[in-house]
Amino acid sequence: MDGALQAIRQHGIAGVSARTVAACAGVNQALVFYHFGTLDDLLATACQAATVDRVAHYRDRFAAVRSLRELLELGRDLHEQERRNGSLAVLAQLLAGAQVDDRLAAPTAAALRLWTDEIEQVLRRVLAGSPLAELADPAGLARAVTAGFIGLELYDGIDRPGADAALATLEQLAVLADVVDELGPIARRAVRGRLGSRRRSGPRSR
Amino acid sequence: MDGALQAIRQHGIAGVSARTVAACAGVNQALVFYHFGTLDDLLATACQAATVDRVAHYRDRFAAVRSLRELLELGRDLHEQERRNGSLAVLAQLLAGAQVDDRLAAPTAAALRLWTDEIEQVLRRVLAGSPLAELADPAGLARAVTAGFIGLELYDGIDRPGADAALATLEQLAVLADVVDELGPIARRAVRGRLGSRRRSGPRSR
DNA sequence: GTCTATAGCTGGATAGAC
DNA sequence: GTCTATCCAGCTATAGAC
Repeated sequence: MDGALQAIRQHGIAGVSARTVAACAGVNQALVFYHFGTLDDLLATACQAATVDRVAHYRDRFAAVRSLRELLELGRDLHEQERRNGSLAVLAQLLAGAQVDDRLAAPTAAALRLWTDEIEQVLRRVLAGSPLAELADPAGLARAVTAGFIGLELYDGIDRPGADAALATLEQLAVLADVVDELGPIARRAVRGRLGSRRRSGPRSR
Repeated sequence: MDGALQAIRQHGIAGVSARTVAACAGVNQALVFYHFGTLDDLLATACQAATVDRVAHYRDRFAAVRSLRELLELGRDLHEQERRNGSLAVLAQLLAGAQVDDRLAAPTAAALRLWTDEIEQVLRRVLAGSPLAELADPAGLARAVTAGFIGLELYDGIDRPGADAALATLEQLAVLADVVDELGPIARRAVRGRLGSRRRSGPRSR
């Protein structure tokens, strides 16, 4: 399974094969089929196991978060670590493959679900009582953050300075959210007042 | 070239081949090599031409934008249209392939550059004089938006309701930016005052 | 469990007929 | 310019030796 993850990182979803995986693992190609049946099943199993492991790695830190500010700090650390250890690259490649391959779609969705569920839970706790609760649905925001991390990871692969600039800008904008968060009831009234004239009426049809 | 784009959408970067492209175009496989030399060269040429075309399609509307609010509205329309016509899917797949394939990296970066340059230019104009200019670097924000669109596109492929929720939340948060934008000098002083105690000192090392 | 060997297929790329 | 035919590499998957 480690070989599978390394092969995805090294060759991308387009270049992954039983042979490249076996080469990364230092074993024979036939073992992929003996142990996992098909290549897709191996990728699915490896992805699931790796994600369960990574999410568990942060569970205590997620639980300790008490404010939006602390969550933003944890988010920055998490992004940095998961980018460095290649987990984000693996998820991005699997997600690209999942667009078209039904056998990859379900396990990839399940893996991302592990992340979004965790983030959503913390957001729900942290946003309770904040004026931002008027604006940000925890479920939607958790998914937006996950999608954003993956988009940034892919962008980083072709333009690292640009990705750094993008990340720096997002951190600056997060300051804005933090400010509003800590303003409390005053900001809540201001936000609510402004929303009447500006807010779009619910999710748009597609 | 249309066949190449359709093949990417239909089979993903992992499933694209001279044969699948030729099948989509209704011609013989050997023509790919006669006209473009290699498959990668065809993908690069098709991506470049398609992106130039799509960006040109919005040039007048970008130029007409006079406020952040108008830009947000145009952004929503653009996202909706480019998602529907499959341009975003093509860019996402090429970007995934570009992580690992050097022959795809340069043309993909060039294509995204066409988008980010356009967006950055409008942002620079629209943010001038806004309190948000203290927070958001136009170049970084343009890249963050582009990366975000691609991340959302990929997420959409495995969880459409989740992607809709994410998009709805981002639109709600954009309202916050719009509010700050229109508050003008008052918000500028508030933001500037808060930044001193909160802002991180520049981009972080990696 | 791990290997070799192999069947059967799809891939990129070229040669040459038309 | 477009096709057929073909080469050879790499692919999934299985059979069978060890």
